[in-house]
Amino acid sequence: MVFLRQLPLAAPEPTHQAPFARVKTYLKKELSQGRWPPGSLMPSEPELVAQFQVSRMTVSRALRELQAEGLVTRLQGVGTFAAHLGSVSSNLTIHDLQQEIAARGHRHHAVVHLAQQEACPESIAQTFRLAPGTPVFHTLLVHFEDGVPMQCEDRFVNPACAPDYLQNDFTQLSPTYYLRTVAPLWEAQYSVEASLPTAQEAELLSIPPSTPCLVVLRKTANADVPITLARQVHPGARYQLNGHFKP
Amino acid sequence: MVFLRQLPLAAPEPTHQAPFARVKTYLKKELSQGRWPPGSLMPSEPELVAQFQVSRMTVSRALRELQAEGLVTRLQGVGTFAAHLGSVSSNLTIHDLQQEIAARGHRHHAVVHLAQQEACPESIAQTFRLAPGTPVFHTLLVHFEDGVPMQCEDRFVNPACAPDYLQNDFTQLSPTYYLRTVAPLWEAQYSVEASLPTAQEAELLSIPPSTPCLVVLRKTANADVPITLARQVHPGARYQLNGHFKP
DNA sequence: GATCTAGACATGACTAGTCAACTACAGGCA
DNA sequence: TGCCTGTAGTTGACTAGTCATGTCTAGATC
Repeated sequence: MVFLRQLPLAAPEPTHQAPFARVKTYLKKELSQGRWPPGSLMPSEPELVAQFQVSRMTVSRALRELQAEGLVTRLQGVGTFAAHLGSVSSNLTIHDLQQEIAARGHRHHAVVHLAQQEACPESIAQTFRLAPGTPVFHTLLVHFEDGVPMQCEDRFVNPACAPDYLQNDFTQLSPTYYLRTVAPLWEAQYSVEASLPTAQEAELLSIPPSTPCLVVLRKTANADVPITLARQVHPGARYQLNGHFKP
Repeated sequence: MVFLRQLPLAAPEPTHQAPFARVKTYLKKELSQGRWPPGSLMPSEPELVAQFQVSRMTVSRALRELQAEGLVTRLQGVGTFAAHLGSVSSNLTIHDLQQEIAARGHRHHAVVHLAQQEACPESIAQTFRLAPGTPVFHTLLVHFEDGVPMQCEDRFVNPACAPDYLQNDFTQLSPTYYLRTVAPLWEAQYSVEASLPTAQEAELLSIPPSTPCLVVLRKTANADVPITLARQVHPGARYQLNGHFKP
């Protein structure tokens, strides 16, 4: 009995994959070899059913997942087409800095330079769609990795979404982490650019004002209610965004 | 007859969505309201079957898609759990610059400063896993948007994957576009950082050498065969990476 | 008390068939 | 010629059930 349980470990043949996966890998392989040029008609569901001797649900699932991955385009009543891969977007992962530091096995701490309620400046009011002068929370933190300043985070928070925001101890708990507990799902817009730090940022990060920095602007909303607007400045030499894309 | 066809246009009730979509939106909504804290057990498939009066396949599809979106974690034999959203990655889209310029309705052209075969430098050989000295293709282009230099692209290409690479007219056809026709599916690794341009890059981009630049390093492979290694340098003030994340 | 085992329960995958919605095309009709 | 219509082909969604696989636990056994 016991050794029977071990058999699958001895022979976990990768060839023995689920039928829907077999269809998927077949189509992926043929697509990667250019069998169906972008935009051309691919085999219909009934054809694949006949070819693989599986039910249409199985073929349908394989094709639906390929569509979700952006590899094919499907049109009801017409057919399945090889996708134009021109607009395939790449996944660039932006992790929470604190978690990233922890993943490297390093020590994180933060210094709070500002944590207060203030009247909403004109520029923020626009993107928040609030009246200028409305009270908002404003924090200015510097995050350190093993004592080295890695990020200067200037953040405005909508009090309506996180009334207890200022009560947090940001030296331990990152704003991102807290905000996630308040609104677990959100919609975010990012922009990443290279620019010089402001004089204040350069001082807080202990870098010369001429150091190029990676600036991430992040605007977060939950069901059309703006939550937070953050400007995160990283010294260029000390930080990288890493991404990976696999079709 | 005709007006019957128009009826759906008159009442395209969003409430009348497919059953699997109803289950999905229900779970999404409850998740966004924190009904199931991250890591906690969510309703099982049979429970949702009873609640929505649909078949298990339908519930299963809804949950599988939520899992693909990273909103839930499923464990065979155990159950479905609300995901820890800590490591959710954001979608930062990196478009092909040429297409991006076209999308803005602007004019693109490129200047070729280098397009030759040369012996593989030591540094490239490592990431390409080729012997140093093996011939590789090397191109150095500058892309312009309405006459303004936007990107300096230094690229090495594996001749085994694209023997005709150097025959292309890169002033019209971007290397990315051509490489896609050669190997339509690929795997890519990116890294984005801010740094100063080299003296040559500064000159090619007509910017002072002290201008912070956004540097994208991209390594592309097709089924473990390295295809290309590119360094794309953008003047910080003229370029932004934009991303959008929606769970 | 430690170990084994059977059952309960959960997800994973699939089948065979149905109904619906949509598109394209050929053939009929004015 | 131009318009209408029916039909074939395609995807979209679903049902009700089956079998497989994995986890956990309560109870039996040693």
